[in-house]
This record gives sequence, structure tokens and C-alpha cells, in this order.
Amino acid sequence: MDLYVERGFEQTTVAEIAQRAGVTARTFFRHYADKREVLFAGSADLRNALTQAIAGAPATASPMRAVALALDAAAAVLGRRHAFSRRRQGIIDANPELRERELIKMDTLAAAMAGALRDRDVPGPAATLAAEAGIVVLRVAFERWVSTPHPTDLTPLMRETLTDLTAILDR
Amino acid sequence: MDLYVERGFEQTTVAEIAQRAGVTARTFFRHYADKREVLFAGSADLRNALTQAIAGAPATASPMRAVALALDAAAAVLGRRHAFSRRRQGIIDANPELRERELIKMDTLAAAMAGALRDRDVPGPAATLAAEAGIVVLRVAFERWVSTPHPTDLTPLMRETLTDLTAILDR
DNA sequence: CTCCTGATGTCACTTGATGACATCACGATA
DNA sequence: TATCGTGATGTCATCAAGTGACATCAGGAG
Repeated sequence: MDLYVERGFEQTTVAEIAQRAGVTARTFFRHYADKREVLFAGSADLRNALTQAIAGAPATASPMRAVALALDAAAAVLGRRHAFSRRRQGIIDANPELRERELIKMDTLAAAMAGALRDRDVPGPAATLAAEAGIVVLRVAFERWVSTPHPTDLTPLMRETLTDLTAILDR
Repeated sequence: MDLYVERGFEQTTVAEIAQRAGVTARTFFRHYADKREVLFAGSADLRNALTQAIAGAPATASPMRAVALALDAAAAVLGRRHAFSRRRQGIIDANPELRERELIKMDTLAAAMAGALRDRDVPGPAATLAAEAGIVVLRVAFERWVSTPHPTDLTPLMRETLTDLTAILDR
């Protein structure tokens, strides 16, 4: 990440990353599938938080209620590292390749959420729609949160964004 | 596309594509930014359809009503090439790199729609949420449509998916 | 007839990424 | 203690994606 900030993502070669890490380029590729993956290694944690929240929601909870709980869990996981997230997001936003990777990670999260919903016997299409809607809220709220210079509380932002979305769709 | 079907996307080299097209590899890169872009050249049409529909919506229409009109327009554009879309989507779904590119194209569409909404004086965050929700509907409906072997009518599918989403969010 | 321009070809080069094989540290086990 | 895996790393060779620099060539404008 230091190198990506110093010289930009594209201008940084894998050889340089490897050198600074004290390993070989070949070894780098044994740890990361490609140059981009460095910035997305932590996404498994988020996925677990989302799916476990959905799985642990009360049996009576509606799909969107389960998604709302998942978003709270996500806010708890993400909300602790504002400075880090800003730095990381700055790198990603500056590079189309990285934005691609981020979007597919988000899509992976949506798919995981949809799977967790189907495990609760939510019908397939509804599960997909609820999960995708949840990810939209997550993205927008996170984007808002990251764009504020000072660390704020992510949880209320997430909840507000969700109610915003329902309000918009109802008109 | 023939080559991508014959040997798979990754196994196809740009040199082979260029040779079959009767040009040089260097020339290929003058027409397409990279190997993936071949499959996404037509996305500008869709973007225009979406933004023009939003711009042309009645001044009294709510943001979501404008988005609904845009989805109708998208259905009209996309709905005519079922066989082609199936073939193309089969290639994309089989390859993570292409799925990345598809997602970023969708994101571009969402950004364009959000911009068209802001031009109607919809506040920024609401515009983003409405546009992203619209793209979710577009994606899910298109996925449903493409997964049916026989050509069906995309427009009603798109409308049903939108009402499905609002119903899910309201619970 | 000449000049300009856009499209293409040629060449050289960098870099990301992968396969094959060697090596090395270290814990398990006879 | 000596030996034997085993996992992580290094080395080497190679391929393929892109890109920059320059040459060429066809066709239209004057």
C-alpha cells in the first residue's frame, strides 16, 4: 500500500513490491493471485460477518430485516478503521482496474448474502434482490463514510441509507 | 466471439484474434483497449437509452418513475437479441475477468443514470440510490431472461422484477 | 500532381503471470 | 541423533498482454 500511494498503482511493479517485502516476485504471486489482490485480502472477514449475521437472525425475521442486521454487522467490522479505509479507497478510486476488482468483490458479497438467505428458505430471486439491495446500501453508505475526512459512526449512516432507499423505491 | 467460444477466453491470444480478423495484434489494440473490451463494445447504446429515457421523463415523474421508464427503454434495446445475448453471456459467465468487466460496465451505467437524475434536480445521494437500485433490477431481470432457453419478452420481466424489489424492501 | 491525414504494419520493449525444478528450514519419527 | 517428509521460497525459462516509436500506404483535398 505504501508503494501504491508513493508511485501509483500502475507505476508500481511487482518486483518493487517483492523487493520491499524482502521476497521474490515469484513468491509474491504465491501469496496473491495478482497485483490487485493485495488490497482485497481482508474481504473474507466481511463476508463472514454478513453471512453469519443473516444466519443468526431470528427465524421470524423478514429477508430485509436479516439484511439490515447484516449491514449492522458490516458496519461494526468496517467502522473501526476509518483512516485505513480512506487511504485504501483513495488508491482504489484512482485506478479503473482496482475499481473493477472492488466491484467483483462486492458482487461476491452479494452472492454470499443471497446464499445465506436461501438457507433461510427465502426463494431464489427474492434472495438475490434482497442481497443486491443490501450491497447497494452498503456501498453507498461506505462511500459516504469514507468521503468524510473525520471518523464518524458508520452504523447510523448505514441505517439511514437503507431507509433512504426504501423511501425512494416507494415513490 | 467465435474464438472465445471455441477455445475459451483465456486460451485465446490476441494474436489469434488479430489473425482471424486479418490484421495485426497492434492494430487490434488500436480498436479495443484490451482483450475483454471486444465483448462490451455495444454498451454505449444501452447507456444512451437509459439516460435519454430519464431525461425525457415527464417533469412531474418521481425519481423511481423515471428509472422505471429507463428500464423499459433498456428492455426495448436489449430484448431483441436473445440468442446473441445468451451466447455472449455464456462467455462472460465462464470467466472471472470478464465478469469484472461486466460489473464495471454496469457501474458505469448506474453512474450515467445517476447523472441524468441529478440533471432533473434529484439530490445526489437519492439519485445514486435510485440509479443503483435500477441497475440491480436490470441485472436480475436480464439474468432471468438470458437463462431461459427460448426468447421471451423482456419488458414484463423487467417490470415484475422492479415490483418484486419494492415488495421485498417494504418488509 | 502533391500534400496531408488516418489507418495499419513493424520492431523493440516492459511487465504481469505461470510452470518446472532446486533448495532450505524445521518438525516428526524411527 | 539421524533421517525423512513437507511447506515455503528461490531460480530459471517462457508466454502473453500491452505500449511507444517510427515507417508505410491509400485516398481525399487543394
